[in-house]
Amino acid sequence: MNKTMELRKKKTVCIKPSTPFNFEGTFFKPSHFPSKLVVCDNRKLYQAVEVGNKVFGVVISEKSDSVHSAVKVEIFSKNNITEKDIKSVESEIRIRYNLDEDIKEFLKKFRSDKLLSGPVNRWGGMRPSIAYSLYGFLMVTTVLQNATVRRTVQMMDNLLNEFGIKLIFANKEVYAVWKPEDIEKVEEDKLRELRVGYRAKIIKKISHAFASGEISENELRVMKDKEEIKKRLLKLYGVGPQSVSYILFEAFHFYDTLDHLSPWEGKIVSMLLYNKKTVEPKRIMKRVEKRWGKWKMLALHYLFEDLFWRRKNEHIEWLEEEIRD
DNA sequence: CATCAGGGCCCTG
DNA sequence: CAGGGCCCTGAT
Repeated sequence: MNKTMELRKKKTVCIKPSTPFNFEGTFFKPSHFPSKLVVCDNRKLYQAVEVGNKVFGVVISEKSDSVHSAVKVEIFSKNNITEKDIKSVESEIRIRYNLDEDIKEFLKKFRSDKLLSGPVNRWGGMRPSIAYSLYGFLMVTTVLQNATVRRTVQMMDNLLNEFGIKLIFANKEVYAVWKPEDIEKVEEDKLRELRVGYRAKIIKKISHAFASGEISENELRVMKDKEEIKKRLLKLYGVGPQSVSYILFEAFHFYDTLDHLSPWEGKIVSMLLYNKKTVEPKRIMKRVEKRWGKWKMLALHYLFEDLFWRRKNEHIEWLEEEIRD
């Protein structure tokens, strides 16, 4: 069942993001969950990019002279890579990693904010981003449901081993997510054998929605109305407020997306804002709204990512208690 | 050994 | 709108 592809053809393209730009903060998100979909090694990122019905492997790295920071993308494919392929891979990466956004106003406005000045200094130019397609992201949010990180990883691995496409390029192995049509008709019991539990039904239904064209990422991308996108996403079986808020922020880049705080996020924000673990979400939300307004989720993102980066180097006692894996 | 909650969501009343 | 149930696992 497992498909493997060796990608031997290669082309390189260089992308100039809008400024200011922070490579590390944009491409490496320590708060995102680890999987075989994205491999990081030595300041390079390896992943699959699906466009149309083609699958490419890419190696993303920073290419900087002393003034400008640019993004180098090495594209790998089984077949010859055309100019059109290069364009579409570049465009896909620009969108997923939010490389054309202008967040100067945010950075300027809050560079002296007591809580944000540190993160803005260290990470100014970092963008909210997501490595996956919308469909891939939905598969991730599905396995995140009601599970610890460890179990989430296990479920994702099981699914990828059975249905994913193993890509071999640049001396690395990463997986591409299966296509919706490859999985929508699989027996529910077969999915359950992969220990995904009740999520089997969700995976099938979401896959059907994509395979049938009921929902399409490109259609949503050109819609600028957040509420409309939200409505369409919520129609999907197994997609609720939590998944939608992740998606609206990370995949569609709406910086004011904060309709509710999940418990684990609530505890962390509570600690950052009040230095107390148990402030009620309602109060936190009000304070966040007042302080950062339409930038509130982006502000929280800067705080979170900064915190998770710090966690890599120093032990933060109260944080360890909140993160289980 | 049993019980429980976990980085939600659906469904019912 | 509140609350039970859902799959499965590791923690207790």
